[in-house]
Amino acid sequence: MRIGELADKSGVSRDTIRFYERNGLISSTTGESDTNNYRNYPDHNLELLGFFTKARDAGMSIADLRDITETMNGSCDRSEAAQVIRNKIDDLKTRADQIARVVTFLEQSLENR
Amino acid sequence: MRIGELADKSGVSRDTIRFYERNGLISSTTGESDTNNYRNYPDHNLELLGFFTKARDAGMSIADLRDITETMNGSCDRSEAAQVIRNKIDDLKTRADQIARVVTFLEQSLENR
DNA sequence: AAAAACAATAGACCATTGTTCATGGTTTAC
DNA sequence: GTAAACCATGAACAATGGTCTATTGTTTTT
Repeated sequence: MRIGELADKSGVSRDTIRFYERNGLISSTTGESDTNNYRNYPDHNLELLGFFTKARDAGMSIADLRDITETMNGSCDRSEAAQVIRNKIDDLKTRADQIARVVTFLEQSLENR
Repeated sequence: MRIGELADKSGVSRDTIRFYERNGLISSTTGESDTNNYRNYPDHNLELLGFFTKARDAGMSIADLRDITETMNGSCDRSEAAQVIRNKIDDLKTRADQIARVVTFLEQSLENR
């Protein structure tokens, strides 16, 4: 599928898709036809972009996402990739704890007038 | 207390404190002496900066924090201020849910090899 | 074949959240 | 009283995460 279709289906703008690709989050196969150099995206990129969007909303950085996709695609061994993911999970949980503390604080500030 | 002391005690840099003040997050009383224009910070700013640091770590923006401090200091009625806080709490909870979903997704991706 | 729609690239631009720098005034310590 | 430490301001700079524009090339539609 071409970038416009991917943008429409994923809800991520063309510019942002190209930006993500420049930053190593997704990759396209070029050469659907030989005369153009239009990007061509296999279907699974749709799922991937959905994940990125959720992950960005959860506060993950582009660098975080690149780490994940690189270790998942990369030739490095599985246990190392798993460790990268586990570290990201820990980071997210830490952040969730932090949020919980701030929520508690704000709720208390509501109670105490 | 002057900015340097506040910076040391809070762990927030002088520059960041001045930046926060420019952006309406804290305010100083000027005129400890009349010959200088050094900022003077009442003690409660220490607690406030601690909250800001935690809140920023939780993903709240400067604008969010300004909303909170403004409604708390502002002359607007209490119920309105409480509503602002409740909205921020909801935003935080939404974000926590989002994090939980991403954690689940990543954990599943670990399980499925 | 001409117009409309789509794509590519490079580079400028924007907001956010600080940090650094240059300059100059004020306090404090020796 | 002089040096060191502190403070102020304004402006520039930086990283992040996009977004927009200009220009040009390719499809698709009519």
